[in-house]
Amino acid sequence: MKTIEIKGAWQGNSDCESCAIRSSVLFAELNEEDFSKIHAPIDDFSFEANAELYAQGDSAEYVYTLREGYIKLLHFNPDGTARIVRLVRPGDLFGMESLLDDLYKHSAIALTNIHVCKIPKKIISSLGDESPRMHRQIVKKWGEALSQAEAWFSEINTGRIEIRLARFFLQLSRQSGENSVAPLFKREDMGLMMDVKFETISRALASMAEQGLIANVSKLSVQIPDLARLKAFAKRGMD
Amino acid sequence: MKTIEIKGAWQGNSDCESCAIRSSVLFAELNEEDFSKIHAPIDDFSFEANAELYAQGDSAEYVYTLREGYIKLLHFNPDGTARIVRLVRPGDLFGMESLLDDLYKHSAIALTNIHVCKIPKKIISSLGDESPRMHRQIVKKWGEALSQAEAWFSEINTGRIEIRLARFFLQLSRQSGENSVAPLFKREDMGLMMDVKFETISRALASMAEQGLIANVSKLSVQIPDLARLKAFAKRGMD
DNA sequence: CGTTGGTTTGAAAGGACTCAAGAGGGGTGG
DNA sequence: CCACCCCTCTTGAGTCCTTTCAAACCAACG
Repeated sequence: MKTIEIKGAWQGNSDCESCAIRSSVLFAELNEEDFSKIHAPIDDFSFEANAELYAQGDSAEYVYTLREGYIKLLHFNPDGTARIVRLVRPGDLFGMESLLDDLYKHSAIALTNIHVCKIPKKIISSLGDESPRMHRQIVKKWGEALSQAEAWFSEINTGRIEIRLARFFLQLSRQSGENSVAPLFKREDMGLMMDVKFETISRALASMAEQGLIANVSKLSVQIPDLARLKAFAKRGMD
Repeated sequence: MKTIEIKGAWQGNSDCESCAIRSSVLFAELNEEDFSKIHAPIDDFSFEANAELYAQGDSAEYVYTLREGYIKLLHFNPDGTARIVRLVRPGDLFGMESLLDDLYKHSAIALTNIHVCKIPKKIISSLGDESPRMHRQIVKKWGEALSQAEAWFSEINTGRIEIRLARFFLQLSRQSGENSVAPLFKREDMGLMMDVKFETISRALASMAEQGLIANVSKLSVQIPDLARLKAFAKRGMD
């Protein structure tokens, strides 16, 4: 297990007030007055795939918003094994531990090339004291993170792998032209999400393709020819 | 799967200001002035084991604090299977979804006889607007819940079952007179926590007892003769 | 064109599941 | 107070799924 050191590229300060995805993120409920209270700079960074934004145990100074790409949150067990505890998607907030503790509780590693906003925690705490709107938004985001983690945990980790994979695809699928597409990640990573070895993921994908549940399996994505059929499969398996 | 209807017994209104476990729960940081703003009643309830406090999908009107006993939070998957996503322990807050959504995201069922405080959500929101301390405490509790859920997820669901059980015991063990003791729950429930069938739990317990890692396995608890040895086992397995 | 990192595939071994039967404990009614 | 029932836990044997260890494959890259 080697540590990869990749520096993020600084992309300039963010203009949060006119941010395109602002409505879905942390500052959604802020008004002009609130923005005027932001003094510390909020940086806009991009990282390459495999870059580690922070490691479990690092001193936590920033909260992040993911603008583009995917990030895995890795929790390391005492024995050195690890699990992916959350898959961060665009619009999600992560690293919120910084707001109440000094240490990150998990590592954050880019699965793809990403774009993030890096928000110093002191902005939040100072703003928070004056702006109930801000606090409300944080509580809300936090709650969403918890719900997502629980649902993820429950649905992606129960039953035979083919079923877990099916649910995984359903959660991540989006319309793309004619048909639905779901992203794939390194087999190793997918194994860490679902608690199986990467070979098992590979075999399950092959088997599902053979059954026609998915098509065009590549390194990065699958097509879903028939969403309804996959949904049925996710429920009952293939009787 | 049958639904059990057990009414909670009302134990009177809570006197939060002089609550014995107040320091560890929601109102920890409130001062006298804050308390004077609480008008709606906070009820003190007790429930028997197996009572369902609320069900996934129910309209969420209360936040709860667990004073005594254990509670399981169950997430139901679309296909009807379920997983225990969190084990609530004394001092923990649960049902926080009520603060931001209308529906509970999981069911809460008593594993033992319990004692809870039932806090109407409007108290929180009204208090929260005026008291940053309150908000801070909520954020903190929420963060703890998320961290706990992630750690739980990762450590209790990775590796061979005997190892999962070992980690489970280490998390829940407490000193009791001479030696350490960890609680056990119905094998079925333990299976839902660790994603195995109840027979597998039973077998794993037997095997661990045979290896001397645990002793005096009963329905409700195990003794841990040698914490250090169990800890070593949780890391490396039994080479 | 040989390396390299990641993916696929194969065969054998191991762990968990299923189905099934039996044991233990607590509660109820005779 | 004992017999009986029900619920839960334990244990066994065979099957199924996942892991392990290995080898082959593939695409990207220097």
